[in-house]
Amino acid sequence: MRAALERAGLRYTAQRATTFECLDRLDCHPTAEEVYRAVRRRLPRISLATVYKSLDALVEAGLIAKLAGEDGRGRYDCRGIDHYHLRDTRTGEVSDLATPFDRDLLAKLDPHLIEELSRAGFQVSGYRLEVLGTFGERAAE
Amino acid sequence: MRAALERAGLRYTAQRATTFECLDRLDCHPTAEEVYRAVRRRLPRISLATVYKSLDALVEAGLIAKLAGEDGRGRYDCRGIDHYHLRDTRTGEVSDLATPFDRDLLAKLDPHLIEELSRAGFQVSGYRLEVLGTFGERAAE
DNA sequence: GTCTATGCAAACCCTTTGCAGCCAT
DNA sequence: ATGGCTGCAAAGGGTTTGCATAGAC
Repeated sequence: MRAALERAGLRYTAQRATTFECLDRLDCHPTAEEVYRAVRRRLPRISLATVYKSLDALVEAGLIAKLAGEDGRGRYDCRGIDHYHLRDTRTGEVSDLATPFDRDLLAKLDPHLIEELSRAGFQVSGYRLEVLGTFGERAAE
Repeated sequence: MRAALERAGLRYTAQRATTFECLDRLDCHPTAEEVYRAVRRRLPRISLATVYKSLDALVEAGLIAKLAGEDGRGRYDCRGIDHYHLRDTRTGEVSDLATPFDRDLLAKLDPHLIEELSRAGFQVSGYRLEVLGTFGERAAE
């Protein structure tokens, strides 16, 4: 854990390491508040501000990713490898899909898309796909 | 314009109509603040709260859509038909892609995905795809 | 020892709410 | 006439910031 932080150019602190670990173990995509609650079980004196600062540092270092919340709250993702998300449009909760990530999907949508965007001055760095819907709703029958 | 509101079951007011029209004419995906500035040119006495309420009503009625902002601010989309988005990860700005929307993309990623999710209790209502990157960066050469 | 990270509280920003008066129906 | 909408200002919720102290290197 220490090594991961240092490799990323971050100074090691218990707060950062624990924040990273907790995010890694929570299999969901928690809000900062939820990470805070998890971390506090191990570091009861940590402050919410420190969790925010640690998450920022981890995002900055590329170790985790931040997702835009439908509801204005950010959510954090441990970002092992690229993957698709499932978003419950009622609760804002996000989970991962097992479906393999297709690195060439944009090219399949339009073979010239990336090239055309580049010509327009837009440098493509990737894409994000979310499946939208709701849990717990009985399907219309 | 009046007809569009009434068809959607909304009472007609100058504030709602103007908000809708301004959003329609701004070709970007503005924040509430940006819509407010545009609307105020025509209705100088409108309040920001009313713009928020009008946007909410229009979203509720399905005439426009709200997008989660990377930066916590919501953005609004006039939602003619489904389409893909281009998001500048530095500025948070969002624009539309001309690429035709593929209604069956999820099935192409995994033919059983929707069925499997449904079995797991998740009712799929659609999906969202954003191309990520930055404007104004010279391509690495 | 130096320089960065932490913790606390206050500040911040976007968004929502409460309410009296106005306006569409 | 009446019920929903507006505008104002104040509250709300999530996130960020300033600063003194603690801790990593």
